[in-house]
Amino acid sequence: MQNTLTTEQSRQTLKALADPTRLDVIHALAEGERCVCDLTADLGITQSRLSFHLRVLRDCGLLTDRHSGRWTYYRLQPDALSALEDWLAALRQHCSRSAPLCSD
Amino acid sequence: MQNTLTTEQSRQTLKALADPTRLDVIHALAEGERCVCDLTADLGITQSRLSFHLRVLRDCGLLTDRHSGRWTYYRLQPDALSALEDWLAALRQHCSRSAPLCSD
DNA sequence: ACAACTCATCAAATTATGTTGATCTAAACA
DNA sequence: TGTTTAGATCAACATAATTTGATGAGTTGT
Repeated sequence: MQNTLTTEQSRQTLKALADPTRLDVIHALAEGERCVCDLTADLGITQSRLSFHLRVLRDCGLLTDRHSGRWTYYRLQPDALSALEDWLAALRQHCSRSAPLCSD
Repeated sequence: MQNTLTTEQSRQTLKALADPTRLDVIHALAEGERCVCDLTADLGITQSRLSFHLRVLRDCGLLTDRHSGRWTYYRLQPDALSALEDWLAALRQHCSRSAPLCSD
């Protein structure tokens, strides 16, 4: 609610969500946080590839991480999704005041 | 409301919205439909470049077009935004059942 | 028929993203 | 200390998206 995304932030989040591997990551985290090695096993992709996508998701705020011992746990940040929903809703409202068609 | 997007459709729409030029197009159409030549002038970009982006936006359902004489008018399809909002909301709900943190 | 105009499409060049395999740092543990 | 493990980062390569300039198809008006 509080959270107003800039256009640039929204674009980054949209882009982050538009990738199939990253959507897989999000689904894999739906149950709760997981460490990178478990995610690597779950998704069956290489570690550096996963690390790349985790960074994209973290950079746009969709994930946060937590370090414990030698593990890094990633978890979802549903607020980031809410913020994007709000941004989208505002865009739609902005668009819905569409004027009548051009007369020709 | 009726409209349930597949993951693939949602991805295409997210990708379409993640581009600055295409957001400019959307804003330029907020007041109502416009022909391509007017949009070209408004946005100050080349015609073939605009045509490319219009196609991306039309292909994912965000725009529709209408032909009249030698002009083509494009207009927004706010339903496509609503559908994406619904998809996002469902994703968020799916994610919000996050379990407690891993105990370590 | 011819010329001017609107717009889509195409191929080539450019730029951005994603993937791979190797290397690096830090933590844990013998 | 030396070794193993987890994870990030880097450079090289591969792929996908965007831009440009040229061409083509349909429309209008002469």
